[in-house]
Amino acid sequence: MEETTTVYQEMLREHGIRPSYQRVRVLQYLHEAANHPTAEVIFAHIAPEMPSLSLATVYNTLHTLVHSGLARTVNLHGVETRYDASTHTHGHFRCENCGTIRNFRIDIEDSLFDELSQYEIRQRDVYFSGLCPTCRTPITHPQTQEGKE
Amino acid sequence: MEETTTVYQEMLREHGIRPSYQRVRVLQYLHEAANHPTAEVIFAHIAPEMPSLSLATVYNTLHTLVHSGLARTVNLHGVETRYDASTHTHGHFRCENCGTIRNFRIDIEDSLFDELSQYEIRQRDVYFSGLCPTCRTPITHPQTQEGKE
DNA sequence: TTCTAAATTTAGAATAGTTCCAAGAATTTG
DNA sequence: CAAATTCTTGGAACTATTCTAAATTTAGAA
Repeated sequence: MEETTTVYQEMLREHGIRPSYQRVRVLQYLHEAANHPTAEVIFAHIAPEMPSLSLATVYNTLHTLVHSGLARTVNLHGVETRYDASTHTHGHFRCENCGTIRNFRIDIEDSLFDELSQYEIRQRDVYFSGLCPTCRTPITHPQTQEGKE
Repeated sequence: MEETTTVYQEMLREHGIRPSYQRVRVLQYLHEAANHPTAEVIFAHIAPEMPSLSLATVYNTLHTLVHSGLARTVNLHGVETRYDASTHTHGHFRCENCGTIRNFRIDIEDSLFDELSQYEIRQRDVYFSGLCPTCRTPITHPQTQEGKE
């Protein structure tokens, strides 16, 4: 436990961020829970260990992480912002039925976008949505409902 | 004027939507203003012609349009949702500096995403961001400020 | 045309996610 | 250790959107 924490402390230091307990725990949760959590979810999970934690701190920390490149935002649905510790370029697929979000590999060369040759592309967000394999064939109905509108 | 309106009435009818005055005007504005407006912006522009218009109606209409495939949402920034009358697949580039949004052509074959072979992809959203040609070379400073954080 | 039922619009209240703010706590610097 | 800076906290404030219930409009039948 101690050791793993140190990894995140290091990460933060390397990016010039003071590794406060709160920040370490947020970053750690973001890495261990690969489910693209919202700020609320992160708060709910780590708050028990640190009773004085404020939701504002979680937001502050997430902003700091995003600015430093230690995390990225995922805006798949128009509603709440989600966060992802995978900083390399990849796509996000969201199932319309169960709401699950899945990362997928994506290698698109810039040459494909000749229209943007004069632009400086700093970030690429690729969001697909539709049906995941489970929800595609509705034999059983394992829908988590979360993604209903 | 009369004639153009009829085009949108037809569009709505073809999609099984009753072409009320409000709906026609929203759809028309969405087509004529190619700047990915927000619901508020649409409201602000067409409200003068129809004093009783409610913002809720604009939202209702936009939902109807999106559900029927006559419009799409654009979620580039985590904040407000924008709307686009271009329904074919294309990318959106947002300048971090001036906030301008630009559509760009994009043809990516599904074969690129072998990981998603079992998935049913219904919608593709490709959002890039960075600097537009104007903001890239800061000789003059034509920043609209809108995109600052 | 008048009546009726269904669809649409409306205004304002309610909600949800996020940001702001001012005060207090912790940490670093001199 | 004192001072300055940085970070955290709780709650208020804000903003985009949705909800709700009432009013209006519409299409079609009588």
